[in-house]
Parts: sequence; structure tokens; C-alpha cells
Amino acid sequence: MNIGAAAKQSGVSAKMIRYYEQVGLLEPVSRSASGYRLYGASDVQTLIFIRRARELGFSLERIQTLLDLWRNRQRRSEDVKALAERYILELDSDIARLVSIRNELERLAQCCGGNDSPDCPILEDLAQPPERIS
Amino acid sequence: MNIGAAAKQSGVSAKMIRYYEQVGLLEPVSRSASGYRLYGASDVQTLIFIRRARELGFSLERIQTLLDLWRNRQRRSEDVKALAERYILELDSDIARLVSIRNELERLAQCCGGNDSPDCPILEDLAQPPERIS
DNA sequence: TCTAATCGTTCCCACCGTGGGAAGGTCAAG
DNA sequence: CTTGACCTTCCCACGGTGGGAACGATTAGA
Repeated sequence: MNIGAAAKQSGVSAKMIRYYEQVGLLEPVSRSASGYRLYGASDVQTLIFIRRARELGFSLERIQTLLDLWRNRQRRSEDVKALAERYILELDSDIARLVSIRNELERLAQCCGGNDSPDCPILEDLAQPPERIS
Repeated sequence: MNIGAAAKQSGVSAKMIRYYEQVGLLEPVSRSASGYRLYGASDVQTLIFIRRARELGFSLERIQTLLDLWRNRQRRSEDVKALAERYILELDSDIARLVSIRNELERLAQCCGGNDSPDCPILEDLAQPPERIS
């Protein structure tokens, strides 16, 4: 199967498949006489794995680790779980940060008249040295 | 004042100050005889504005708009508020996405024994075509 | 006054993932 | 045999930020 078909079946663009190969996430596959990359069902399976992990926001570096674990029959599920939990903690802090920004903005927006007047507490806040907040 | 002092006073790195100038966020400032950039108090004020807006996660493009509004005495606070509220909505959807990912991962992690066995529902899930979820 | 350290300048490169597109080779169907 | 769809490699862009090289300017100390 050529790269186009593998892309369609996996939902990963041909461009990305080549990139994943380039950065070492995928082993180089075999080539046809004319240099076309040739994919099999297990390659598509790997691509689906990567795609799903990307959708969950795993970095390519972590996906590398996940792939290694996936292919390693001697893996300990604890290692996978640990990786997931580390990532969950990071998500928690990212979420907390966004929520705090969101609330800060909401607070400022509520103070803002939202009318034809130029007076705007949002702009006034932005012009303040950040020490006031942090 | 040279760029280093402006960086220190504003909390924006010299590197970033040059970059902001390069991408048109800052007007090019005057130069000394030897080509050093020279900053005044109002430039520092602008840098503080940018820094604060960056801390709130505004993109440089939006900061451009905010700066224009900030400097425009004929602005309507409604325009600022509208920009902020559009951004809040985006934050809400970003947050929702992260939370959904987080919960999905949490669910998978709880199903995972986290022991020495290779069986791992996290890896099994990742190997599934995404249709199962979406 | 000479020298060394600190600062400034421009320029290029890296990250992370993704997309666009050019220039050229291949393959299958009409 | 031509046409269109596919493939190849290569470069460029995005958004922001940092690192660092190579070189000039300024300043402080000996």
C-alpha cells in the first residue's frame, strides 16, 4: 500500500507520516522499485496508535516511549500508567493556568462598561506593572 | 536608556524587544550614534503592557489590536471588551478540551492495574481506531 | 592609557507540529 | 501517448522564545 492509502486508512496525513519517519518515530518502511514507500497493515496500526495519542495531546517524544512500551511484551503496565499520570498532572496545571487567566479576564470584562466611552479597566489593568497581580 | 535597561525595567527580554520591533509590534525606536536602540519611559510602559497581555495569553496579533486601542483616545471600551470576550470563549473551549482529555486519561489510568503485568488498557485504547470515542 | 568586561548589534539555528508548494519522477486509464 | 493522480525530495511558513557566533561600543579598573 502506498503512502496515500496508508494516510487515508490511518487518518494521518502523508506529510505527517513522512515527518514521523524523519524524526525517528517510525522506522523507515520498505520502498518500491521506484522509491515509493510501501506500508502494511501493522504500519497502519502504528499510525492509528500515534494519531490517537496525538489527539490526547501526547508529545511525539512521549509517543515514542508509548510505542516502545506498546511493542515491548515485557512491559509493566505500571510504566504506562506512570507516564499517563505524569501527563495528567501537567494537564491539571495547564488547565489551572488557563482557568485562572480566564477568570482574571472575566473579572476585568465585567468591570468594563462596554460602551462608546474610551474608559476601559481592561486596558488600564494591562498598563499596570504585573506586581499588582502576582 | 539602552535595551538592557529597558528589558530590566519592563521584564521583557532584550531578545524579545528586538523581535517585537521586527514583527512590527513596536515602532522602531531612535538610535544612538553607534546604533544602540534608545528607549524612553513610554516605551517601557508599552513593553509592560505587552508583557502583561502576554501573561494573559493574548497572541501578538491581538496585542497589536489592544495596543492600537490603548493608544487611540477615540476608542470605544466596547471594542476592547468584545476582544476580551472573544478570547474568553476561546479559553473556555481550550479548557473544555483539556478537561475532556484529562478525564479520558484519568478513566484509562484507573482501569490500568499499574503493576508488573504487561496488560494495559491505556495501550489497548490507543491502538483502537478513534471512531470508538468520537 | 591600555585592557578586560560588559553591553550592544546583526545574523543564523533550534524547538514543536503542521501545512503549503515547487520541481520532478511514476503509474494507470483513456 | 497523453493526461491526471500519485509519489519523491526540498524549502518555507507559522508563533514565540532562547542560544550563540562574530563583531563593534562603552566603561571601569589597573
